[in-house]
Amino acid sequence: MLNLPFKALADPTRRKIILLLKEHDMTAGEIADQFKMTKPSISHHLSTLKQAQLVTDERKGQNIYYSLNTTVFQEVVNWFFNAGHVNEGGNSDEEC
Amino acid sequence: MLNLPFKALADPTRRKIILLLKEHDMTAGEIADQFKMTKPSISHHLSTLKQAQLVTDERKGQNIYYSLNTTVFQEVVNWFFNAGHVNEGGNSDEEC
DNA sequence: TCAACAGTTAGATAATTATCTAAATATCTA
DNA sequence: TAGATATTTAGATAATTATCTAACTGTTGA
Repeated sequence: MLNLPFKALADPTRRKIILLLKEHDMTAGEIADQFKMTKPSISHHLSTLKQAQLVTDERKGQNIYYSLNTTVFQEVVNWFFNAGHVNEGGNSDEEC
Repeated sequence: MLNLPFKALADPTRRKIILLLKEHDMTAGEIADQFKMTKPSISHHLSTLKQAQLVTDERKGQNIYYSLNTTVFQEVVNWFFNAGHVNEGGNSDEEC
């Protein structure tokens, strides 16, 4: 279901995090440095994005690296294309 | 700003309304008939979509017809494409 | 002009969310 | 093993949101 991803994208801070992660993977600290918010607040946003499966995380030593999960990201993009003509023809999604 | 559209799309009822309007214009009543919710609740959702400029409304006699505003809808789609490579090359958006 | 119909606005309430500070957990290094 | 660093979890609070019922507004046609 796309409910969690859409809810996650509703917040501007989380959308900016997505944009940052589209550039390259980043640690939680590097991400937090881009905002005026406290680290716990950013951590909470990262947790929301993780629950929505829009990002993944991996610990490397002291740091936790976050990456964009392009699969779910793409599924959201597909919603916009499928919107209105789902179950009507052959599966002409995938790439555009 | 895309904040209102993204917030509007965070609700599943509103996303379903968008899908309905992608098919064809509908009156507020026809839209409400598709849901188990009360008319005032749907009216509130329509108002949110209108504020986000994702839909437009036009009264025709007793009915108010709602239509999808494809311009703003497309701007949201573009966010996903522009995400990560904004201001990097020539304007290679528009169609894909 | 009045009754019926279509839709919105107002006001209330319960649930969710964003943010903060303080405390906890995990890892590294001396 | 203790101290420093990176990050998350807990708990609190204020703001926002979704939904309902009741009341209101606008339009039509008898």
